[in-house]
Amino acid sequence: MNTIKKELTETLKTCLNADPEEIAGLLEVPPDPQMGDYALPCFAFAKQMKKAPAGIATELAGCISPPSGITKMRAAGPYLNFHVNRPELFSEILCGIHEKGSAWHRTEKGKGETVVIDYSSPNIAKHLGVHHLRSAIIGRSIYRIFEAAGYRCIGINHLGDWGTSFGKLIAAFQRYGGLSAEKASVSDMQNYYVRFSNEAMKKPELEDLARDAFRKLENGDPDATALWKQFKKVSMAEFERIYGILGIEFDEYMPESFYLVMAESLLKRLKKAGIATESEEAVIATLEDENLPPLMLKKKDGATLYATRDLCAAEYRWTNYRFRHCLYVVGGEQKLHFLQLTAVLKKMGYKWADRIEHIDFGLLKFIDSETGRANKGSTRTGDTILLEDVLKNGIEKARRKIEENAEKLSEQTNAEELAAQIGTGAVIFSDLAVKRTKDVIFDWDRMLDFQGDTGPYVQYAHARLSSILRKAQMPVSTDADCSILQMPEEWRLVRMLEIFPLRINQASEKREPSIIANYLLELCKLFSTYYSLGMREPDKRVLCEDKNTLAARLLLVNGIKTVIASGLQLLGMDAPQRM
RNA sequence: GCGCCCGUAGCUCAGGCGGAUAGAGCGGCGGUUUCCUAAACCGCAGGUCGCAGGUUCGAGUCCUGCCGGGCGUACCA
Repeated sequence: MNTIKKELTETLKTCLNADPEEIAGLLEVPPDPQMGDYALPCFAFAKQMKKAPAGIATELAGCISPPSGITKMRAAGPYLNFHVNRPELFSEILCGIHEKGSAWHRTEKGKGETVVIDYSSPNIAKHLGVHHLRSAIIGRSIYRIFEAAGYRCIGINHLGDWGTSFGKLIAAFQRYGGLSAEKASVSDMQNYYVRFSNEAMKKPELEDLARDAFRKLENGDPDATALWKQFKKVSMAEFERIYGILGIEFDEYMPESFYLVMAESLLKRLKKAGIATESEEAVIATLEDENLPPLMLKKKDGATLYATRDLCAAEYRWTNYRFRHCLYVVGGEQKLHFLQLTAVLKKMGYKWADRIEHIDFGLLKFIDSETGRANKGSTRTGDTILLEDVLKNGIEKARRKIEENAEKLSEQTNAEELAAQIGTGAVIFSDLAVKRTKDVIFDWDRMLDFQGDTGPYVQYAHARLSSILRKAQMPVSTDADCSILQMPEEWRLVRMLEIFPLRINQASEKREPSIIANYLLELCKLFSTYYSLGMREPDKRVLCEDKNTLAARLLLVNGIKTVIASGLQLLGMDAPQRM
């Protein structure tokens, strides 16, 4: 919080029966700057004081002697409006950003606390499709938002490398032969899996083969294990290549298979505690008292399920990290699974069970070209759209645009790198700009759009800001006289910068990257408008004649640029210097 | 059937904890480039905030019911 707001809060406290934090939370920004710069709505006090809000506002105006940062105070209906000493606020914010740089927005809210974030977590032996994008992108952004809030973050890729489907795949390789596992690509694995599944629909006995193969795998059979290791190796190489394009990283890869050794002891404990029981030859945890369907923990063929491994993983994470939050960035269709998971953990007596949180997101849907309806899963043809293809298309489109603009860019620009930054930026932003829980209909044009409310729009603003600082014949300095900044657009901009930390706070509380994305759009829009004023009126340019004005505007430009770069970092996007 | 998510302009979406006049982008129409990057800017057109009740000084926002769409609902993850 800035000094002026803090002083104002303290002053208000002298006349109000409320604690400073509450008052600060109440303070808002009036819709029109003419009304004032801060407003105290008095509705909240009406009940406790048994007076009309408008009366309270007037009364307060008489009671308070405003601090030095406030130049004017006026009751306007139920609001008490304040005008601040603008140069003072300009200076505090812009100098703060210049001095602290990319650390300006960081807080210590989560100091000493750990948050575990499980994201991406794809299954091996399958290509990454576009539908795998959301978990990775949202998870990484939430990671960075919590990091900015001062938490220690642990990003985990809970790799799906275990489960009955690998029994099918092993059986397929053994049945069809002809292709050695060493040479098999991820596509081959997918094809084998599909072929086997299709055949099994006609010949149910193949299911037994698959079950046998999986049992062998669970028992450590060397042949099955060798195949499985190969699947994993090839898959990992592909995953890492694509994570590389997106710049996605993890602190740990913790595959499901890792937890296998813990499963038996878990089941034993659950049975002993009466939480798990045998039913129809399987082991389940009934959750009737929680109003939930039972959770299956062991199939009648003896195989464990992902719920079993998830329970082990949760215990493991707790013993290792003592997390404040353990976030699972997983699609909303798995809501029930996580409700059951936390219900079982609660039954086990774990107080930390309510720290487990399912960060759900909407489904990626595809338009069926025949019916015109949006459906889950792949396109009608059965081919999933590969994440890598989406990224490559975005990068290619950016490359073409860069070539068109070649004369604008210097030789120092690495076109290949820039195309990657913009192409992936467009894809990432299009995913993060919308609230998590909304379903998304896949659309090439929208995902790869570079105009309007898009990632490249934000990056472009950053490039323009960078360009100004490059061309200025003087360094940014906190000695600038901010009282020269008189344009309403400049004021709006600094007010927008002021709320960046608040938005991060909101974004972390709601686990919602779209709050950052939309904030950046608002900020960039204000900047673009401001910038364009200089087209016809040279004295409105940042790089103007008057040296004092130039100095003050450079400080402002520096602030905007720094905040945009920080915001992009929170979303996992690059901030190009030129484009 | 039950549970969860979504419903705001033709399309895609924003709308701090209920508060001052519901905002963007795309698409449509009309403008802006001897000028700090036109991946930009400005203007016009476009709204029964799914429907109906309720809570109150005040509801897009909270509560209840309904409608529409999606997802899930014991041997997949």
